[in-house]
Amino acid sequence: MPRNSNIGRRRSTLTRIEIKDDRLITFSKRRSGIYKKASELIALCDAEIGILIFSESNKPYTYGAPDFETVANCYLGYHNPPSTNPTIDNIVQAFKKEKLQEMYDVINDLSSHLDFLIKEEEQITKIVAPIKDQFWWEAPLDNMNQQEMDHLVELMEKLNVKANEKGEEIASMNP
Amino acid sequence: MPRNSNIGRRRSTLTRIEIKDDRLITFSKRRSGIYKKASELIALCDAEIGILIFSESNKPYTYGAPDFETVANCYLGYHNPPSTNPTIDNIVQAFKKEKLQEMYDVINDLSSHLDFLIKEEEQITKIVAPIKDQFWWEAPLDNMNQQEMDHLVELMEKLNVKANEKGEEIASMNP
DNA sequence: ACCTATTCATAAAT
DNA sequence: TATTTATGAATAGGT
Repeated sequence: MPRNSNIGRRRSTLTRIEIKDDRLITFSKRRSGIYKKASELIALCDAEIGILIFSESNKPYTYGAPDFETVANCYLGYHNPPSTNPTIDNIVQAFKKEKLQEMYDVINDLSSHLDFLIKEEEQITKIVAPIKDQFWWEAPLDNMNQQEMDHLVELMEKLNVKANEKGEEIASMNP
Repeated sequence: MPRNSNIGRRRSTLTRIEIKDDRLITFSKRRSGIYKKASELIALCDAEIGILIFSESNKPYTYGAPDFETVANCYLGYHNPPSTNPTIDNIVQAFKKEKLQEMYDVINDLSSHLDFLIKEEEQITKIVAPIKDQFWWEAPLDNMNQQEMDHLVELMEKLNVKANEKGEEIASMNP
């Protein structure tokens, strides 16, 4: 039953809450509040939202509704990119759904994958960056310095060995 | 001066607003409201927030405070990944800052880059997926089917030709 | 966790 | 499109 002694809402300053316990409680309450606002925007206005929050201790919190996949698909529908290369497009199509799901998993669980993704991206972007309108195996490779080149050749040699080994193995299984 | 005839706030149902004009107005107002809530959470609780919203017409809106770079850096500091390969790490380091900036640009301007990023990712992930704990050029390649393999070999051959051409060219420049 | 006085957000009107 | 205001909702401080 109601009592009469609660002081109730009072904050007006928008400065940092210095008392840590209060700050953490407020973080938790307001984070929930923002999620609720997000869900209402979705329900009322046909919107899609993804939210990423880091607490003061850098713990990540995400909100996606219905989920990040929907948000990303929404984007893809919006952008509707033209296909630049039909050959690669066929391959891309075969993996798109699966790959997208991986990306969403990554987004929804940043803690476990982002650094690895960055490393992958660094490898591929280094090759691709100068020729964004082509595909990377058509790269002129003109912007690489020797050290980069040496490294790339080394990588390619290693992979090529692996690839050929595997190719022969598969070939022998499919006469 | 105040008049007495405004009806004021009344919504309680959380169902879609069917009247389009009302829906768009509410979207705009509530989007601003969420941004404000986000900025308050940041000011009060030392948090960082990134928000991505799609309107019903799939127009993307982003909020990042101070900006997405800060949010991402916050994450990177949190995860603090162990180095698994010192050789690659040197190369990675050289490009990390630049690459990160690219990623932030991508995040902050999803409209222009996400699809391309996905295509890159599809290429690299196809190779990397089975061996996330190794690096891709050390891949056993055991999980590829023949079609995948054929394509990979083809790519590698093309790139290898390019790489060797470039390698020779550089070598001739550095006797 | 729950409670409520109070401030804040906003739906409808202008 | 910006402003107003009555009212519904969120929440700060207390229990």
